Amino acid sequence: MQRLDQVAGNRSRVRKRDSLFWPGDPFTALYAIGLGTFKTVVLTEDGREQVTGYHMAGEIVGLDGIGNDRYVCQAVALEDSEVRVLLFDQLAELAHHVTALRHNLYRFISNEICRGQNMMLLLGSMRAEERLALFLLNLAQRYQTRGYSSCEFVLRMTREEIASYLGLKLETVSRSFSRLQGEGLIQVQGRAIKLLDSSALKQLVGQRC
Amino acid sequence: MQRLDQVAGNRSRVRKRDSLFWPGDPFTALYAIGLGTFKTVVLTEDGREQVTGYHMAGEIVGLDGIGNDRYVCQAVALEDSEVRVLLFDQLAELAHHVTALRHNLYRFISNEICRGQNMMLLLGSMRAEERLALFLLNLAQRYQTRGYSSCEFVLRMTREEIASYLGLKLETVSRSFSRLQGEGLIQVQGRAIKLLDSSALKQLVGQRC
DNA sequence: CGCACGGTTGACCTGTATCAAGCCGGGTGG
DNA sequence: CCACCCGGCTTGATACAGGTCAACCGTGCG
Repeated sequence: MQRLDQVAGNRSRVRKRDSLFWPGDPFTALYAIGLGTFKTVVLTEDGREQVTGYHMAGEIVGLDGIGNDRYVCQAVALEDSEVRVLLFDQLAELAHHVTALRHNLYRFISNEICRGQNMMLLLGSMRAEERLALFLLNLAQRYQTRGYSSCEFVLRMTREEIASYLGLKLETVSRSFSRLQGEGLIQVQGRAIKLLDSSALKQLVGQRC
Repeated sequence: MQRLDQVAGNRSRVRKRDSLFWPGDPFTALYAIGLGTFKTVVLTEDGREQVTGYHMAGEIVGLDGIGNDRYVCQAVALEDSEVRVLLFDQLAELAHHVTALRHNLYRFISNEICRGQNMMLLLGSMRAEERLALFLLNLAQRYQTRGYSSCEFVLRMTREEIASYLGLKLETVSRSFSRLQGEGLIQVQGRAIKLLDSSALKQLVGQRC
């Protein structure tokens, strides 16, 4: 696995608001996020955008490009970040010789499919508060696996981006935050979030979900 | 590519309403649909279901299982169908030696990601009629690439399944069908659909999408 | 034949969108 | 250093798409 460094190249810095790639760009590489957070968005014909992913350190973006030789979404840094560029040809070649890497590659790609299915579930059948609760719980879990606090974190997205991600409007997101806070389930201070009652949040999600 | 038959085993029949796999089943195989159609659904804790895919001959289901060693969704035959069972271990082994197959495997998995992103776009930002129009256009295109009529086909899902797939309720789907028919864009006779004005449908989708 | 299931349609309700006003905090320029 | 401005956020009032409930229809099957 250390041979990953061969293909990994150096860490490369990405400034806030900069993009790793744009829809239509020829697919050449995956990007392993070393530091920071990214959103992925797909653009509609009339210029609106739908946020399809919120990615943090340790995750990989660009997987959607493999199938088409072009990226279909855009990956935008939500803060100053660092990524490793994994040139796909080299990565695939290395994966060809290293079993563990090969399995992991399959795994990463497939997990992205599961993530998509979960988002479909969220977007297709949950109400606003439930979507937000699930979003927060999901973040909490991902922070936890990274060794950070699972009940206190800072969002890197604006209300509008969260809204797009959750298939809502920003006012609805704002209201949902307020309502969850009013019910004592979370504490909100701008983008700083504290989960006060995770089990109640889970129950909220479990009900209709 | 003919060697695919080695791993493909025989065509196996699946009766309408039967499932290829259930959520939680250990992942062993992909299924190449030879004949018929399948829906994939994810089940919610309280027993409700969200349709996440509508798959037809020539497509592959089960890709979501690779990452977890378990299937996360359920694949249900919507009519009597035939599939080829592709045992994944064997398939991966063969892909290891056959470049073209390897590329195709990556491609299939990755395309599933794109499909997910498009569904997120649909579920997150389109109104009922637009969702239905896009759904029909998508079907038309897939029938066309298979050599069937692109403007006349029979749906294999109930209104309720379509509704779940599109994040709506069955009554809304029914009304949307009626409205599109009233506007002269399609002709509906139960599950038999005729597209009368594809370009208008595309325009409808393009507007808000 | 008649039942059951899928589909359509109508009336009404509600959750979310839309429109609008105002707040807050941080960065900039006078 | 302060005033101002601007982007992000909250909150209220109202509109509307889609959900809900209910009645009815058609058809295919036991």
